[in-house]
Amino acid sequence: MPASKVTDEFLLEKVAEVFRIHGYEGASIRLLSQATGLERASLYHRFPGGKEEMAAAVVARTCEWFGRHVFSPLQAGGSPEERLRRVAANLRDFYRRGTLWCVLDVMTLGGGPDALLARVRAAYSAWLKAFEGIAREAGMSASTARSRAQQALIGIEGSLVLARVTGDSRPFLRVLQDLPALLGAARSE
Amino acid sequence: MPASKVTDEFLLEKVAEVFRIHGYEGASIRLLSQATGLERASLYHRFPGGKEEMAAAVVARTCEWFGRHVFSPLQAGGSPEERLRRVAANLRDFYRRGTLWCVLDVMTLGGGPDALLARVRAAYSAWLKAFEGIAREAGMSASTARSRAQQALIGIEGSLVLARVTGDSRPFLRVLQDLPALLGAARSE
DNA sequence: GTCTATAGCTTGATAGAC
DNA sequence: GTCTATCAAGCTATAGAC
Repeated sequence: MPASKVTDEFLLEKVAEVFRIHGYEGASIRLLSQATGLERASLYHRFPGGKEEMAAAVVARTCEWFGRHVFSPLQAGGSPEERLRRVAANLRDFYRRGTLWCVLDVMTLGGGPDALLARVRAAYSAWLKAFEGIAREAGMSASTARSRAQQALIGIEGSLVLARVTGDSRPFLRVLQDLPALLGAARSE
Repeated sequence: MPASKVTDEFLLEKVAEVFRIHGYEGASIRLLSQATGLERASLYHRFPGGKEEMAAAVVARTCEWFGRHVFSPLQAGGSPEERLRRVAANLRDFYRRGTLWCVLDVMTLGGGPDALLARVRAAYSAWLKAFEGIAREAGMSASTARSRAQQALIGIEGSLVLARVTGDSRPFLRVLQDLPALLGAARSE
């Protein structure tokens, strides 16, 4: 096959960036073209399904990242708290210390295709389940584990919203710091 | 002045609804026209500043609501916990038990005018400060009060995101239920 | 695989009749 | 105060040269 002007990885990175900032509806093909350095028609060559396929690819890429940097480490060796510290560090890098917004959050506003919402919904479910699993492993009851997992996700998403609006990302860093204790240490509920 | 086809209140209500669902960029004039029942040109008559003025009006209306149903009750009579219970009930109604999304969250994606972001930023600051104030009054240290206020906002925004994506609004209701204890009772940090 | 050119529709916004 | 009609610019998407 002929040489590509930009690698798949670079392309997806830039596309994700635009979706993350503008949401599905706000991410126009022109904006995506400018961000990637590819003309609009070339973008359609790489993503024949157009905007919807680009968004799907971004979600798939995010899911893949979570598999490798969240779900896998949670099932690796070491104590639950050790594993959670590693995951927290990964999440901190992924969201660039709170300066990036959550693409899964931002893509689910109205106006997007239903299939996209379904994919994101599934991703959140998997995330929640992974957090729940580690909490169970740390010795919590089923209901406590579920509640803590929700708390963890709420903390991450909420602090990212706060960071976006107020410009202060310290609460996000604190949420991550508290993650090992929240999910990895069975305390009184 | 001649009779209006729709009242200011109805108009703002419908406009807010569209912005809440689609964000600033996704809320098109046509969509706003359909939602309000007014033709596009009539919308420009009511809001000469166009889309930007509509969004500003929505934010102003939200701020007004917060003044009346959050800030005021927090400074009214009764113990901090009693006041917080009242505020939590108001917030539960405002977000329709977690089925509505936060317009302040949704409007701050990229693509919106800077002035809008500034207004929302100010609104969040006021909200944070109000929560901080009641926590101080409940006997917490300055730093604890600030941290708890952030936690409260994170919980509300995060659980609304979770409700939007997963469709489960129970975590939101639980966050509100925990609000009086979080901000109104000085415990060990 | 990328490009220029273009199609057809939607966008935000305005002019002017009633 | 609301409407129909209209504008230029933007949109998603496609056709076809290189």
